[in-house]
Amino acid sequence: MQPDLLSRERQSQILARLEAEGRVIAADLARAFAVSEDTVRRDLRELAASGHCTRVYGGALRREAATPMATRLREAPERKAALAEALVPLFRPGMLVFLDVGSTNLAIARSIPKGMALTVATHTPVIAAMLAERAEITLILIGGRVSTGIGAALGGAAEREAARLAPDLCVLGACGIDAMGSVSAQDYDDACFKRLIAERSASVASAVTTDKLGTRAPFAILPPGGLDHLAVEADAPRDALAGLAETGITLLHADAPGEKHAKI
Amino acid sequence: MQPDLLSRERQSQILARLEAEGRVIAADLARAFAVSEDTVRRDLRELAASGHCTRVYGGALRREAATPMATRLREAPERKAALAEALVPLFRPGMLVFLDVGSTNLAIARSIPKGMALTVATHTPVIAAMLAERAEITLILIGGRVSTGIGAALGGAAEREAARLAPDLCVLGACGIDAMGSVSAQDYDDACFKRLIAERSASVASAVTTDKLGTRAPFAILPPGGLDHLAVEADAPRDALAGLAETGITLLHADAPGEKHAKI
DNA sequence: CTTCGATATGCATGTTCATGCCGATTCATT
DNA sequence: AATGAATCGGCATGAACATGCATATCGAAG
Repeated sequence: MQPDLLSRERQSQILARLEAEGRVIAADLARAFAVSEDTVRRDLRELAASGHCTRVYGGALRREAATPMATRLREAPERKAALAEALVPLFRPGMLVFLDVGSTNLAIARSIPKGMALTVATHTPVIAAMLAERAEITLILIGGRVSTGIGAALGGAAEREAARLAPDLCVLGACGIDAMGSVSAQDYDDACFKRLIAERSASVASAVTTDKLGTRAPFAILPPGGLDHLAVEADAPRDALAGLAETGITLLHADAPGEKHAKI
Repeated sequence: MQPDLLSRERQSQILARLEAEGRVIAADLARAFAVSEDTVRRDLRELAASGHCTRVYGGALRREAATPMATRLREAPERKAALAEALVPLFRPGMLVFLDVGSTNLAIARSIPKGMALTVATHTPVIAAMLAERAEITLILIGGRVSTGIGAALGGAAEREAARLAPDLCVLGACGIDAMGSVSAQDYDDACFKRLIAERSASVASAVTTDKLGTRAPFAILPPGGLDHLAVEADAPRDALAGLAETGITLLHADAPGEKHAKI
């Protein structure tokens, strides 16, 4: 069936406005197009689902091509902190741990217990900057061209450097993990790097927020069973975890983010 | 003024202010955005929870890492910002600029004009983390073992990587510059790295606060005449500069910093 | 022409969210 | 120690929201 021309037209005009002004307000759009706010909200929902904008309370904001980590960081800090705590038991003094890029991994870096003598390697400047404060941590920085969209050193140079490491533990920043337990990423170079470092690691862990469970991104990183440990949130649905358990993953359940301490 | 900003936008603008000025005051923000101070405090609380700023009584401060370097930056932020501005004219679009470690160099990175398309290389995670947010800047990260005391990648691995660069401009973080214009550093590895990258650069610049003028540190970096440009403060004593001028250095005089007292 | 299915839209519902206000507490300054 | 401002926690309110359902529109098949 033919798509309704009017609604398509409206959505493209919303996008045009978004492009021009950087933001739109649902109530304004409803008035401008003489439709109900519900319709506008539906439009915004579709546009957001297809990645054309970011929905916020009251309207929508233009989707920046490269979502800076500063923005991603703002999303669910307490959930990420809780997830991070769940991974702490995997750290043992003396280990070489690779921390992949990702806002959850920054939270993980933050939650490394004070005084634990780890060697940490990372290609993510923000994580390195945070860990450089910790005198007890030996920090290995992986260099290369820093991808603006991802926020970490990627590409040939970074991979050549990373190829010299054999980490005891690699903490992947996951973009998606499907029902079978295969891990995938949105960005090609990022996926290549993740694959490389995961293969070189004795053990691979990750932590995912519930919304990433059961999703799959374009570029595969690990096949089912490739992940040794996975931290999930307290509210993760059981049926999504059932398939994972069969692959031999050790599941680490985070506490509900309400109670625990929030340290800076 | 009506509070017609979406909350997400308001938080972004607060972050922008924080980035630009280094601190914000809750009461000012409440007036600027026409919301109650409670709302501003809530915003600051969220931003602080996600690690974007440090809350203080009365407002918030830009989050500086607790590295020795960032600690030093806190000592005279206005002076360093003024010094940084003095070096801006050296930057031209398309250049490859190496930013050495140092608190003043972080201020310099911050003062690179918005929209200027530079390629910046650095071995300093804090600087890299700051520049990774700038889409127009191509960022090259030099990896290696991060020295805790210095806050940058140093040693063999870092030097081998840096040896592949031929920067148009190198901005050295100086530890001391004596009356003849020879530059020196406190740390051996740091001095080695500085020497290497300076020799590979077409042009070498530095910025020093007045207290470093006429001092000498244990490890030599550059002989007299090795420095092409030097930014000095407005209150730098003339007699200290007299000897420098003879070596052929181009002196860049910073404006006097505003006389505001850092109240927070 | 009628009927069907698909889509778009509006309305009613219960829920979630952002905000402002209030009282109690903490903090910096005297 | 005393004081006033800043802060925190809870609460109330209205706006924005998601969801389910009913209606309207339109093209295609009968």
